[in-house]
Amino acid sequence: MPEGHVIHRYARSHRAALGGHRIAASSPQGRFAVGAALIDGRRLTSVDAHGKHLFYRWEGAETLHVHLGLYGRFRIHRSDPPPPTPATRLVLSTDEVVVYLSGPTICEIIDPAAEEALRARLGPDPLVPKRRTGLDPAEAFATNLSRRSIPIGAALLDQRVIAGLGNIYRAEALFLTGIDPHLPAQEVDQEHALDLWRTSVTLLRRGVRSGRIVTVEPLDVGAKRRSDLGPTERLYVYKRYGEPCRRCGTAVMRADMANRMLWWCGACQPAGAGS
DNA sequence: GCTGCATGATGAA
DNA sequence: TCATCCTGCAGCA
Repeated sequence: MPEGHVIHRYARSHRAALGGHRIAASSPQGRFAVGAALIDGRRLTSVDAHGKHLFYRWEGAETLHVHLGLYGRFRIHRSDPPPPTPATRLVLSTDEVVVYLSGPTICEIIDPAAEEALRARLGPDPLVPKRRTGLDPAEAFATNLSRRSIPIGAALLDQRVIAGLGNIYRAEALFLTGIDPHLPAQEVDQEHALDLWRTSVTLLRRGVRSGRIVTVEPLDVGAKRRSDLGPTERLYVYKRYGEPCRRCGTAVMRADMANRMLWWCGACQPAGAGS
């Protein structure tokens, strides 16, 4: 279930478990055997994430770049690890911890130029602190929007515009900011663009903290605390086609946008809202 | 047990 | 716009 918050959680947990250690690396599946050999026995110096991309740096080797795509996942075992399945692309282990990676879209060793090119085409990540990026990320996001004629609902999935949002966050962020998903990105006004950025920061940070995506304000479902919400109460519109909007009761709408299904409330996000 | 879908992204047509 | 990569699992029989 990898949207940006999951990737940053992996970065944090791998940094804590593997950082500073010499790592044994292998590829039971075989597809990454050559790459694993390049980092096998090296010391891992840092792990960081940008959007949905993970970067692992080593002493004496180039960077390991991982992108989970839709299916990829890590499993971490601190004791009695089960043997890796034949599909395990990569194993990273110390004496105490074993990390298994399966199903990634990308698992590769990249040189500094390739990494630079990759990072250059990623938009600002709401989870990356401002000081590390130089220019103000909220402004960069607003500028990116102003240069796109595609609907805002498509722009939020474009990782060059903003890095880290996936299909759930796009639907929920647009609902929370009351923006019509069909509005061309360049027509989103400054106020709504900044609101979208701030909302993304809030939602993603909460996701990193809790490990799951919860966007609902507790009062909207008659609960006291966010942690009390049941599994079917955590989102406003995602996958809720035809069900009543939690704010106004209007049936939630649904349409394909940018190859992915999008849900929204036609009353809380009326045509043209956000401009 | 089987089918089809999924929180992603790319490359061909 | 579509097909494809690749894995896990919900939903159904």
